[in-house]
Order: sequence, then C-alpha cells, then structure tokens
Amino acid sequence: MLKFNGNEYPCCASLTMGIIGGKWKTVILFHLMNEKLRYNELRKSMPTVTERTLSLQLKALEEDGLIKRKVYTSKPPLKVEYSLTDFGKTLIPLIQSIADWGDLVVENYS
Amino acid sequence: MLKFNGNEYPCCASLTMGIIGGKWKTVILFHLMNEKLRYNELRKSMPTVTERTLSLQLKALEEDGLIKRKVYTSKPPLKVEYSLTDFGKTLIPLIQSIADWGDLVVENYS
DNA sequence: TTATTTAACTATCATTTTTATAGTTGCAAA
DNA sequence: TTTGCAACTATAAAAATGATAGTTAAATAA
Repeated sequence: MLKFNGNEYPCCASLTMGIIGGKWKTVILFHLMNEKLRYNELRKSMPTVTERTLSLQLKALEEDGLIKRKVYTSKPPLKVEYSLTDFGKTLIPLIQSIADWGDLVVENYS
Repeated sequence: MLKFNGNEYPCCASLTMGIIGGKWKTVILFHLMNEKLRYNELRKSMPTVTERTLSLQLKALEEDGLIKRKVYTSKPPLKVEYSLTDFGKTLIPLIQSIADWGDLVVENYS
C-alpha cells in the first residue's frame, strides 16, 4: 500500500489516478500547463463542466498541492488566478502525453 | 468538440480521460501491460476494487476496444483471459508514464 | 461420500461523485 | 436603472462506485 496526502493506494498507477483521475482534473491541468488562468477563463475553456464540479476539482487539486490559488482583490468582484505549483509542474510531461494520445486517437481511430 | 465511440469531448485531454479516466481503468491497463491475466488474477492484483466495479470497468474497456476477452471453456468453471488489443497497446507508454509519476511521488513527496 | 472451494461473474442496496439549475454579492457598464 | 460580471455556493437529481451476498458446475479435501 502506497500513501499520499492521507489516502492509500494499491499501486503506483492507482496513486497517480487518485490525484489526477476523475473526469476533469487532467483537463484543468492541461489548461494551466502553459499559463495562469482566472476562474472564468478556465470555465470558458471547459464549456461542459458545471461550476460546482469545477469549483470542487480546483479545491481538490489545491489540497493535493498541484495548483495554487491567488486572490488579488479582497472585495467583489474578486480576481482569482490559478496556476501550477512546482509540484504540479512535475506533471507537465504526463499531461502532454495524455493530450497527445487523445490527438492520436482523433487522427487515427475515429 | 472531438468524438470517439459515441461520446463527445471538449479537448484532447478530456477525450483521453473519458477513455482511461475513472478510478480503476488505468490500474487494469497497468496490470495487463505486460501479460494476459484471468479475471481472478486481476482481482488479486487489485485487492481494493469491488467485483462489481472490476466487472463494469472491464466491460467499458472492452467496449472502447482497449482490451479483449477470450473465453476458453464454455461451462463453469469458466476460464477467461483479458489482454490488450493492438489499440490498447498504443497506451503502453502513457500507462508507464502514469506509473512512473506515481513512483516519483512516493519517492520524493511523501 | 459429503462438504468445501473455485472461477467468473450478477443482484441488490448504500454511499460517493458528478450534473443540472438556480441563487448570492457588490461593482461596472449600458 | 437595469443588466451583466466574477467567483463562487445551495439544493436536488443522476451516475459511478462500493458492500455484501448469491449463482453454476466442476475440482478438490476430509
């Protein structure tokens, strides 16, 4: 059994998927790979996720130390920017490979 | 919008995660990466998944053309072997990267 | 001989995750 | 003056996953 951030996983693949698995986390990381983005910018680049889920997934990624949330104004309308942490940046090659395999499928298997 | 096997995805990363995302699919593929395995062998290598979920995930992977199911005896006790298809084999480098990142986390961040 | 075990599942019900839809708060623009 | 915006939260429903038990016919153990 492997452990990370209070959770247990039966193998290394399962640990990775516990952190970036689910339907949307990888998509969020993909969009943050090359730039910081505000909440609404993320939302516009992911038109089919609901706001509640986006919000929950951002919190989970922050909790696991992959992204950081920076608030610029304390009173509404807030300005909030999300970006990868150094730890999150270790995922960049993997996220890129995930995106590349998706491209390959679109080009060759559909 | 990208399409694969009847589903639509907003980006290439989301397409990949639609196919290998979720809690268990990648773990199954990881165990099938280098060998064919019978149902119970898979189950023993994934001690924390329930049989129902394992069964459903195997069907989903088969449905997406990543694995094939071969039955050797027609009457109980059945002998069934699961293995990667050629299409599934295109995922091997990605699965390996996923496993490697999990190892890296265990070694350096826990 | 009888009982237990095995393999590959399926059934039923409970819990967790994700979705759908609507609402909140102050400021800014029309 | 009304409308819209940014970054969410609230509530309820649907989908995914988990817990537990049951099925079948043969093989094996007592």
